[in-house]
Amino acid sequence: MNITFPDGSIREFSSGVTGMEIAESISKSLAKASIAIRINGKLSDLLEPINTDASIKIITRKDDEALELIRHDCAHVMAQAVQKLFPETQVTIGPNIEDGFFYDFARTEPFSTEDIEAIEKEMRLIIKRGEAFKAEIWERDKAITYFKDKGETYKAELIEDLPDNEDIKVYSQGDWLDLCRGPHMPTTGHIGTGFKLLKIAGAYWRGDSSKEMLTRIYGTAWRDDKELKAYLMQLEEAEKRDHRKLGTEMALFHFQQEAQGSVFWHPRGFIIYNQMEAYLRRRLKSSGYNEIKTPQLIDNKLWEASGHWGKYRENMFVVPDVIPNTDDNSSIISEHAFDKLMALKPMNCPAHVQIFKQGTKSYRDLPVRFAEFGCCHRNEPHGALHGLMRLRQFTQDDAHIFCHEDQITNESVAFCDLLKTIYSDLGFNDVAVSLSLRPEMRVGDDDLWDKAEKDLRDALKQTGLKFKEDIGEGAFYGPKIDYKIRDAIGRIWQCGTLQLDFNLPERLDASYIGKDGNKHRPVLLHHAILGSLERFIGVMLESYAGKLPLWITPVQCVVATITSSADKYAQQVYQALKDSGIRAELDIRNEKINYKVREHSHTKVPVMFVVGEREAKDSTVAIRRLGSKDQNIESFESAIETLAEQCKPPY
RNA sequence: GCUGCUGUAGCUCAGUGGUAGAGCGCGUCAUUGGUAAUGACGAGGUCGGGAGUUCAAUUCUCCCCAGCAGCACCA
Repeated sequence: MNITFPDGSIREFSSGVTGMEIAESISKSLAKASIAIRINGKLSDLLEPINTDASIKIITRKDDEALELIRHDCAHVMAQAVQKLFPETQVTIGPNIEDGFFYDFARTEPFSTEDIEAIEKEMRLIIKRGEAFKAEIWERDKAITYFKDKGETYKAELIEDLPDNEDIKVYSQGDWLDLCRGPHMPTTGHIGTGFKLLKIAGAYWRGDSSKEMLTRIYGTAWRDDKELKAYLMQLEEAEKRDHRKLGTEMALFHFQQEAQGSVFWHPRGFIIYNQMEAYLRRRLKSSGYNEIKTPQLIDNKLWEASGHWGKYRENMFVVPDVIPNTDDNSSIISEHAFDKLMALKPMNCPAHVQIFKQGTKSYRDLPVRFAEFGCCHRNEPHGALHGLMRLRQFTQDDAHIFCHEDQITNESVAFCDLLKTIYSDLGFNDVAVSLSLRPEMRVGDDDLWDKAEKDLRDALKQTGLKFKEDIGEGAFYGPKIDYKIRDAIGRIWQCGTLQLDFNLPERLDASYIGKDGNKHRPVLLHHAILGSLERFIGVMLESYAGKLPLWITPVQCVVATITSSADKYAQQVYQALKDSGIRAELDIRNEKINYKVREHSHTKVPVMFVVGEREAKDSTVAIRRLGSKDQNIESFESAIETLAEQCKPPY
């Protein structure tokens, strides 16, 4: 039997040889270092017998796969520890995730923080014992009976649902065992000490909110303590740039319970907001969009016609169209309140169609491009709210293109280019793009979908954007392209989107007169680039750790005095800054320069002009940039000129 | 919405069955200084809301609200 090694060399072994034996045949040290084996590309146990010719790769701790194995073994050890300490607990599933693992347990009592510490301690004991992982294939019925007898109903359910052709594999470590596909490292001792349990949370059985809630324990695991420490440090760093924290520190915005899910923008924060909006407005205008503004509160009839009432109602704020009762002794709204309902708009599309529908449109008018900074309200579940990232009131940079089918590709290419330009202006060049294709439930015939999907795919190819395709993820009304950005804490945020819609023009009866003199349905392209202005600002804050690009930053320059004798000169410099269009502030407080520098550094002011008697005498400023220890002395005119240039928006 | 944790001064947090404390911030005064905290003094709290247990509740119990983490959701 021939075994092919990664370097291409081939050696003969007798049938049934294991990875461990192969490793031993090479060197003792390799055997010691090896933790798993790839057999014909498939990651397997070192003790897995190899019965036919195969190409193999011995995996050691240094390989990328090691983390995967360490984490998964760690999950098993955690489950063992939990059942040792809390025998009444059922185990369910425990997969790897990015940077770690979790395991879901079923028990009546939740785990406490102290429990977690105890579990971790127990895990270290198990690892110290270095028990061997042993795989066995069980009869399906035996496995089901075994787990049912043990009271492990979740495991039994999992086995029952495994496909018939799949082996039921069970791994044991010491006196504990678990259903598992594997592979595992040779012993629990191979996990090492670089792991930590992080948090407890609830999670639904099989990810289904109608099923029972289990207790999930999250952990992280690394090759060694050093890697673990680095990861924990990184978590701490990410926490520091949480946009909610920065928002308070930089005096940008706040939230309060009377308006949960909506932002109170403070003066400084609203400068950011306005800069972003103004920039986008310029970009959209020169790309041929006409800006519009549509109503917040719209009669239910339109939402019924658009289909939102049927498909989106649970996310809408519904308002009765009655005058509230002013008599304190009776109910605030009358029994007729529900005769006529209105709703705050959760989306702008139906309103845009209304504007399109005014008057008669000719094919010559197409494409019609509308853009709106549309303020939307969505009745999000309380648990979903998250700072600026998930709000109940937010502003979409929403646009709709009404066009002919032949214009879809061109319009899509133009959009992709615009989006790329804007993202790049804002400092995001790493964008994950996905093309979502037809779902099972859909409107429109297959020919139309074929064409629509091809149009979007062609557009993406033309713009050279890398993308993946998600089958079945499209909206019921058409395929879509999603653009996602990763924030500092590693969360992925969907920002931009381009959606083809065959449905809404039909539902709302939008039409244009074609060359043939007959009415035709336009195709509707929905799109957003930032998605939500608020969310994008949140992503920006985290991504830049608060140190926003100069043109967006609320206070671009602070003029700070060293002594009060420079006050008059500082006033002049400050005035000159303002005259140059720079957002400046003057700090002539009776404080030491150390104090002023520290304070403005904390609020992330990018540039300080420090002036004392020397500068006043020479008409200079001492320029101090955020994060730099150095200072440059420069004449104040040229300093302002340079700064004004640097403060210019990218467009 | 579900599970868990948390809620004390503007902010960050300590603390207790006998109605509260620190640091920062804020105010006043002194200080005029050279690039990430000058000093002193002072003001500031119905301890998230409601109910219960108790002679007495910020502390214990229950309910509600909000925040946080995760899950579910996210046209």
